[in-house]
Amino acid sequence: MTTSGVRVRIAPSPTGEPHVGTAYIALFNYLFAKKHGGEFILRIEDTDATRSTPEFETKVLDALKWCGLKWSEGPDVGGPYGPYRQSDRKDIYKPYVEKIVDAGHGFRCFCTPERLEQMRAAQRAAGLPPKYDGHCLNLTAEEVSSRVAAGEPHVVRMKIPTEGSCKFHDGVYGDVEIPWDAVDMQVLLKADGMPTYHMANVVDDHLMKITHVARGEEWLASVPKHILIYQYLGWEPPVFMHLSLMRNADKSKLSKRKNPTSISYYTALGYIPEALMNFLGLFFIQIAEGEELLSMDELAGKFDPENLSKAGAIFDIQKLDWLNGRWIREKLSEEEFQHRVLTWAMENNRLREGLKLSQSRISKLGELPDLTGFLFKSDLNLDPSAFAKIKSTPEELLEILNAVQPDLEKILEWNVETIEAELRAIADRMGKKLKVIVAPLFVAVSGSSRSLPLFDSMAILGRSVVRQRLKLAAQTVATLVGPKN
RNA sequence: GCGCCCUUCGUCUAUCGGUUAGGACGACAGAUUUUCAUUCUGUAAAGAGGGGUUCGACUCCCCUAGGGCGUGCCA
Repeated sequence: MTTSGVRVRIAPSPTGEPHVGTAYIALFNYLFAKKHGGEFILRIEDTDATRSTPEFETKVLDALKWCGLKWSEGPDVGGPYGPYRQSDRKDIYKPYVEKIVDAGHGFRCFCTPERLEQMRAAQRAAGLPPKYDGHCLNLTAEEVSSRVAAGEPHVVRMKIPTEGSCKFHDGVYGDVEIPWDAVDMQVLLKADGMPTYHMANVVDDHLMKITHVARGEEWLASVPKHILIYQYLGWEPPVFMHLSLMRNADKSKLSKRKNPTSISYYTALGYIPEALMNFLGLFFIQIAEGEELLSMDELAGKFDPENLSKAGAIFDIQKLDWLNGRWIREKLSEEEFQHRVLTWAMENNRLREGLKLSQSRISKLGELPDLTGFLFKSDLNLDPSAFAKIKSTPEELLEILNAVQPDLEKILEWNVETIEAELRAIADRMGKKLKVIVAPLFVAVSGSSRSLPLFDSMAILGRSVVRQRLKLAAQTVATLVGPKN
């Protein structure tokens, strides 16, 4: 039962590996709800039909559950304002889009993606900000209806005031003013009939009675569009709070290319969820002095959304390591610790799979730690000499390692078959034998050339761990290439 | 390019006009521990630069520099 009426949500898109940034925003909302005695709900934003998959949706839900963030309404648990998956709400949005068009606040646009691309290129070349040029703004009603009747693909765009500015209050940024001139005539309904994020987000937040929208700072510039949609529909906007994003060591937005960002990576390495949440929660609390080891309840108690830093904080893995160590040492009972270790060892069924692959290659059980250890290690401590046994030159090894990394990102479903197919394709493309491609990967992934079958190992380890190991291997091999020249 | 935003030790931060600029992670040194880890003690380490305002600026204002985000029929 809600006593405060506060309702917040996390609205992830199932378009990739569950991201620590999602957990970070989710935690803020969760703590906000907890502090105010409100509801925390989960909504899947899968309006991008080309990139969203059910597999990623499952992974996102599992990852957030692992974090210890429980929602009272969501696609898996239902609730009074469902469905909680936007693709299942497709028909809900259309009447609202029509309402906006009928009221003259929106218009149908028949411009092709090619034309828009040319238009933007020309604007950029002229030093102007890329903006829709209003090409379809004043089509006659007759022309519109005949083109629609002819089945011509089109989108619906929203109209934007031509002068003045949009003023609003943000819980983090304070009073914000953005000139309408800087706001584009946003597409509301895509040609495939799906709403864009902006449209779906506003409609759903209203229908689901969301009172506070806390999301990443990348949305701040879109607020005028959202406020306008609320106005066009005659609705009251929620309170907005835009959170600064976590950064890579070089201050850029946290990205998997530069840092492990998948929650599954931290799970695989043996970070415990309490420590991860503790670490992320510290960004929402200003601690001058005193204890930093905090449980979820303690975080909620100290939660201070009024005094957030607007500067993005760097994801400091060393502090996470320290917190994780303290959680393991100080907060887990002996029984709980053992239970966690056993659960962790079975993560992705890795122990069972590892044993299955080992049985045919050992003469004594005592060989198992060396043979399967790499499936569990958080750090391989790769030595450059490990690559010495491979016939290829360091330059070739580096070329292979660098060629493989981006291609593994293209694999949709990560399993033994798809990994093998992709690696064979890479070998073909590079004009090398599979064997040559695979040799450095064995070392990169397992730390040794004597190892379990590569494709299976990669499948067990998971994409996020493999990504990081390949990156580190490339760095290691690069030290062999560099100094020689 | 344009719009908005940010800037205190390497990192996360405290300070809300007057402090020896405090704490935490990390680093380094020492003590404890058969080793290691833990634990304890200590050391080094910061107001981007330049102008103002003021008796007095990390704190208020302006400029510069550096950085971030946005600028999609992606979210």
